[in-house]
Amino acid sequence: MAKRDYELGEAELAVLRVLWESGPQTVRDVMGRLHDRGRKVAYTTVLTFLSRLEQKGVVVSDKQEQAYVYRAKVSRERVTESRMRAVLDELFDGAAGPAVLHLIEKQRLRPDEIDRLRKLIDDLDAH
Amino acid sequence: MAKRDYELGEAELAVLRVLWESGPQTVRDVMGRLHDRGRKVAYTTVLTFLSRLEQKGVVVSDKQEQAYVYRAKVSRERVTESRMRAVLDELFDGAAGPAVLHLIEKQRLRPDEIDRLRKLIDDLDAH
DNA sequence: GTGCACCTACTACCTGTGTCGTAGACACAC
DNA sequence: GTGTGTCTACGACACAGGTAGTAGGTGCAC
Repeated sequence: MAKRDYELGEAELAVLRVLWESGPQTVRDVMGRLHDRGRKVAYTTVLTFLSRLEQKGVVVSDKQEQAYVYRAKVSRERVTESRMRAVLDELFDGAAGPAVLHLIEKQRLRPDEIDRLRKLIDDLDAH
Repeated sequence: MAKRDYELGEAELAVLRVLWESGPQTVRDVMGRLHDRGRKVAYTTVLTFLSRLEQKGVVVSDKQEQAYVYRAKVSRERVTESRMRAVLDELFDGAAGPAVLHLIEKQRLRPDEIDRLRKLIDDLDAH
């Protein structure tokens, strides 16, 4: 279970997120979503990103009618985990605890998030 | 209170960490610490990093006896916060809650960390 | 005073990533 | 059949970051 490290740039990740959140789609569609999110990139730029992502093995494409439709091949969970782990290593020597404490101290959580958090912790204790 | 975004590479950050953790020191000292941590870089590479960090305004140097002594100018807290915020934006649309949940679910916390966590949460509730 | 050791200043080079432009293929509209 | 629009393939370019070599100064040892 090779814990591969997904090496994705920030913009590449944004593209991947579009696929995760809005499903398989064409270059043009992806561009639209990116524009919606305030990321004004040219059509060919998006194409480049998608191609590179495909080379990296994180998305797949298949020709449909006129255009290729791209689809995420790796799960959001996997990438998120890999990314978080990298940050933990960089900042906290890989320890999740300090990172969690940092987040709770420095970033405000919503009440419902706090509730869920408490439940999670109780579960952790339970076993 | 301009929330500056510290743009530091992974290796640059490693250098900065040495200064945070071991205090002000010379290029040679920093190199030694990096080597201790398994990062085998050449003397001039370390010098380059330190110079770039100084240009970026995150470290300062002053000549002492033969060599310059470098010292971190930004706090670890500030950089950590900026870094974490960037990751939150990238992965969770800036929301800390999901990030915390992710960490707790995916990364194992030590019992004492869980304890501290619970206390923190109780405090959050308290006010 | 000559040489060795160490320091800094520069320059350089490669790779990855963000960003596009151009060119050539295709298809539908008239 | 000729445009017009859309798609993909390629190439390009700039900038950041990781990494290091070389050159030139300075001082201590002998």
